[in-house]
Amino acid sequence: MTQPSDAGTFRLYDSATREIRDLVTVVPGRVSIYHCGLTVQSAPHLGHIRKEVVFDVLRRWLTWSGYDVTVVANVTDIDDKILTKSAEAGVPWWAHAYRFERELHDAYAALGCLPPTYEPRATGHVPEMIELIKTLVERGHAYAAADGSGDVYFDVQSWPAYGSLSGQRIADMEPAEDADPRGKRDPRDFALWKGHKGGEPTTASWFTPWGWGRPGWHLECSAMAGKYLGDEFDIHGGGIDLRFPHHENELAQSTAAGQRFARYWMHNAWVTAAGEKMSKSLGNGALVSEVTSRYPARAVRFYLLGPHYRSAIEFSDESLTEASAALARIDGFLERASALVTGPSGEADLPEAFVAAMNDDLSTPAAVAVLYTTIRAGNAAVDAGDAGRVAEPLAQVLGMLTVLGLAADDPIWRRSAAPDRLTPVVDGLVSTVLEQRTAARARRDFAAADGIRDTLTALGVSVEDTPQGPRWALVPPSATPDHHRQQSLPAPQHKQG
RNA sequence: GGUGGAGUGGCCGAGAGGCGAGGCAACGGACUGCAAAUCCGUGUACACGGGUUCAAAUCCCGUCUCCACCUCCA
Repeated sequence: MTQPSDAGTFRLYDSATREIRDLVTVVPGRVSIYHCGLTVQSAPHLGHIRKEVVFDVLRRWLTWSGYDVTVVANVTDIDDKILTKSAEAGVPWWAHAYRFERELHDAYAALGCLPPTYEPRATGHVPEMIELIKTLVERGHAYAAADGSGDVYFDVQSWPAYGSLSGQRIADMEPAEDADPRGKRDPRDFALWKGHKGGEPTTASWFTPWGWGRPGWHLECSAMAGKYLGDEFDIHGGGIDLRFPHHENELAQSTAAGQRFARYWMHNAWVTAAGEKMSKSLGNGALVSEVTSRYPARAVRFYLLGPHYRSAIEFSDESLTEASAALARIDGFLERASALVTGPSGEADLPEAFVAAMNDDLSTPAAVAVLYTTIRAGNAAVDAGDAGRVAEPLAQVLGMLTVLGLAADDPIWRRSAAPDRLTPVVDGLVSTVLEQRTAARARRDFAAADGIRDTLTALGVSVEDTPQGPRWALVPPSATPDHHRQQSLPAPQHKQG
């Protein structure tokens, strides 16, 4: 394998400075990454999981490059919406949170994302949050609400750097009109801690020097990042919408408390539907569970890695179908190449262009282009029956797929390998039928042979004749049947939240 | 009002001053009994109007359209 020193320097776009910068880590040879996990209030959609896929590839790439990578992704398991929705559903807030935390984990695994090194829950870090608030109060950057609500606010005017991450000036910001300015010194001050309100479950409340209450969203991440990654860490990530206010606020809290915090900020773009951001409140989110029920999960991951992480991806069945077909082509090459190359394929250096692409701000589109180029060269060698020239591209393709988290034999894709009694039956039946077809072809009875092939095609089984005999496969899913199915359903009722 | 981002060939999607990333689709060819798969070949694209330059999709000015953030949001 190529050594890290040969792999070039990883460069990434830092959304704080708005420029591409060489990655220089706090500790040489190690990378620490914190990305904001989800608020577990409802089922994850494709937009949510894109972030997981992006950071999973980042992690795999840096690991391949020789770094010791630590990834922390929090779970926000207490917030306004969790309380509201659980109350509506008539279940305890923590039951609601656990349920969707499990769904989130299922979605991670379904799309081939390795679990974070640490995945702290907000509710498990109240003492750390209290300490952080104390520090901020002592330093004059936070204050308890004047109205006795139990809220504690960050004083944005006390921190001149506030707004630096998102490039905004406090004076130009639209203050939140609806938020009751009651205890605030400035309408733009944000809550570090939220005082307990009548009607909220007592279990969603913790005792602090400022009374009973619960964590403010922004504070959680500062507390957890500090606990697991220390005073300064390398990359802080999340969706672009978190840049303001969430990350701005995190940065203010942590730096005002005396930490150095993140060296680089990395934000991924949306998955859009009909040109608009997928969101729970718009009701236009394609749920991960729904999409993976219609397309192979690896194809969904491949689709999400097609565009660069800072570009929006438009959700469409056409693109997912295309990704499914593309993956079938990749797998087809692997299958034919593996059949030709005997013995262990060994490890090959990744193509230089692939390494360069990945080092260039995780340019998966360029990396995928190299993948295709390698496959084309490999296929040409397969056609020529030149096993000697097949071995290298085969190993390279396997290596690239591994880095992208798309290798079919990655254990992460094997989670539902329940023994299936039908599989050997189908294998046997298709093989038997194909033997009859081979016999028909041998006696030049092409009508019979083609009849068999047509029957299989109608059943969704494709047949390919190769020098080694017929190969068959299930036809990848097509968008068409689902369109028809969906159009036959009544128009969806849009629930405005 | 403030702050960002985007408009690329039939479609998706990179690139960001100079030889047309890549994929899908289409067409031609090779291969095949025919197909499929695969390989080879075929494209004079960069919202609009100006400007800078020997050279602009890429830089500058202006215009239009779209999206996002400033309130919970990956």
